[in-house]
Amino acid sequence: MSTPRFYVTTPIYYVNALPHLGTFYTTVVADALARYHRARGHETFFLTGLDEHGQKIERIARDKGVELQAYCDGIAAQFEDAWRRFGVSNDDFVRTTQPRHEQAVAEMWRRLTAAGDIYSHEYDGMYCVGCEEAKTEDDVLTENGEKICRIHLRPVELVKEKNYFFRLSKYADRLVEWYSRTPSPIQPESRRNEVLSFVKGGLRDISVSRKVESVRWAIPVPGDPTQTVYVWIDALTNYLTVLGGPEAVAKGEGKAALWSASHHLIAKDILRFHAVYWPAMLWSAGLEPPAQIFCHGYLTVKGQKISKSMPATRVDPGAIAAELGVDPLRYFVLREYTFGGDGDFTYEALFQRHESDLGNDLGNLLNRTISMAHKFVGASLPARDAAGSRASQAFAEQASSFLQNAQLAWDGFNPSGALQATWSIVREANAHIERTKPWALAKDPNDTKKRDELLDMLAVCCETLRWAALTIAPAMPTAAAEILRQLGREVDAGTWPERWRWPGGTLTEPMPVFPRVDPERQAALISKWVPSEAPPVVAPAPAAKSHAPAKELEEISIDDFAKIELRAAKVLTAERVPKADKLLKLTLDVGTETRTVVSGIAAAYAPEALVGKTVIYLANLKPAKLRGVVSQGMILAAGEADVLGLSALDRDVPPGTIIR
RNA sequence: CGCGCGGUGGAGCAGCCUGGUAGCUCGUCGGGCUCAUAACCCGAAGGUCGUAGGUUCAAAUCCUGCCCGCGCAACCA
Repeated sequence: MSTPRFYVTTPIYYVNALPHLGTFYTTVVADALARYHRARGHETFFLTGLDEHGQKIERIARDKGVELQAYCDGIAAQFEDAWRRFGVSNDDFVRTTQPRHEQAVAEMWRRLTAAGDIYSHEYDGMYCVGCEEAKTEDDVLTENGEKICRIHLRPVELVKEKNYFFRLSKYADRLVEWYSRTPSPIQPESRRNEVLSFVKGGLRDISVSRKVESVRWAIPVPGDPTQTVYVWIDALTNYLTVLGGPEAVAKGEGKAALWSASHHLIAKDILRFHAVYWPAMLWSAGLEPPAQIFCHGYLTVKGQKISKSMPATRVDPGAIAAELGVDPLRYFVLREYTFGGDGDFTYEALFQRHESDLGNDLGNLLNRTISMAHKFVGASLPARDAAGSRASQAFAEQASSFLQNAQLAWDGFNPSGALQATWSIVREANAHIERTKPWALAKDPNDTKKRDELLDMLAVCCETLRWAALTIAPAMPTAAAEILRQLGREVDAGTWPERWRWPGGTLTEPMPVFPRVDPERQAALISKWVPSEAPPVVAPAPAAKSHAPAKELEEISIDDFAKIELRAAKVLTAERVPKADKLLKLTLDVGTETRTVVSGIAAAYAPEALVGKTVIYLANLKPAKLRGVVSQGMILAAGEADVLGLSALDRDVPPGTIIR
């Protein structure tokens, strides 16, 4: 029988941000699965990496005045360092700027071309002189049939644009057939239905290249120096790169054979690319689709989506791990959320899990077991079979069903279920101690029968703990090792339990593996971790942002400032704009006349609350049309993506007053 | 009629695909124990499974309508 294989991947993360709660979650799940399969003796490969190409990176590096590759190298080093600290055991780290990846992508391109699935297509593209960039439909507004650049609000030029396209449409039937396989290659089921209805709605060919002038920081299209490979082929191919590229995977020898056991872990934002584009591209290249795509939801923080402009939602796994330890945090995200769905993160739940599951149940079982051994029979606990007593036999049976549950859960991408299974036996062991009453048995040290019963119970507990350690090791490798160390069973580390029989060991001095955190300290830590909820009007210090490198501030002259005409304006009326959640249509008294201004503040302000307020108004802004309403100027508000507060004057001044 | 997800004892969730005693953790109340990280164990209370219909011998589970949350998309001058 050949060794089972298991190949698991995370998405490659974009280098415009550092690891955060979301990426931590996906990566830790992948890591736990990989560790589980390694322990089972499977040929395992775990991949994570970075997507380093694209216009956005070019812009960030330019704004920071850093050389492109140097910028990527810097972020890459931080990612690798973070993953080491979080105990992530990836076997490879792929970066799209690596030569091996560029080769793999070029190979992929040639294969798609050879299959006749890449064609060049000329169409009327749009170009904004102001941006010096090509525009897509998403980048422009349409006004009186004319396309207008959303940034510069000026008509775009129509230019002949040539791109390469991939014949995605050709693979629709094959995709539908693929989705209907059992077990479904797209997990969970609801996600399969989602992509199925998308594909049934009709597929259009996708553009897979860009003009080199618009995206320079990318892999060149083989044989056409005027074009670069666009994100799809570039990013998705990473999964093949580390196996030796498409050619090697096609042959399927050695490491490349892992492809048949490939599992992509993704979040729902990139489902379509993985479940639709990727299999089609693989077929075109003469390769098999991935074995399975497992899509999970988003984590919210206290019910709010994680957002740059909401400091309270910026959960920093590194800061938590620094205080609580990496393993408790890993345990929490793996246990708390059913993999696949959405989840909500709260610090309170984190501490609750830490105290009750880790401290009270598991940690305390270890602690009381070892203490009893020392106190009642000595540190050395010889090997012992389950045949010792009826109670321990019954325990052995429960243990085997628990192990089966844990295995089923890990095999089924259900870390939460697997951990639950372990806890069921841990709780059982705590109850077993209560039933056996070892403290009573120990009162007659010369009664051999009682002593035997005592040894039996201790063996049951130690074996439970040994099994618990081995089955939680995928989630908590460090804590598992520490439990084994205290049991004198370091030798078992990295294996998977098979036979229920305490193999004997010399117990160390008891030492809490998960020390309690008292409520005061919990509160202190939470307030330390939660970025201060400063009054929203006060701009948060840019330095505190971990998600995006701060832009260098460009200095302007007083003359530049003079171009900006700010005035006080009084809000006369305010109403919602139909079919737009965020927009309010305001009528302003600006002294000489009334003006209509559309503002994206509906989420933060009720229309009634604004009437009568005096606000600061940018008077000489070029009018623009938003959701069909012409906006003449804008009012100033605080906040980046979401509006946090409105500019207002601290005393009433007549409308039209100049602000300088 | 843009797309999607969810509504299960006080809280957070599982169960739903493959109908048939509603399960888990926390919390609450009562009791027990003392080996242990003021931990552990036992027992109890507490649920119209959002709502109205339908299918069925039988519905949390399948179907339809509606209500309420949420996410994506659009919108943020």
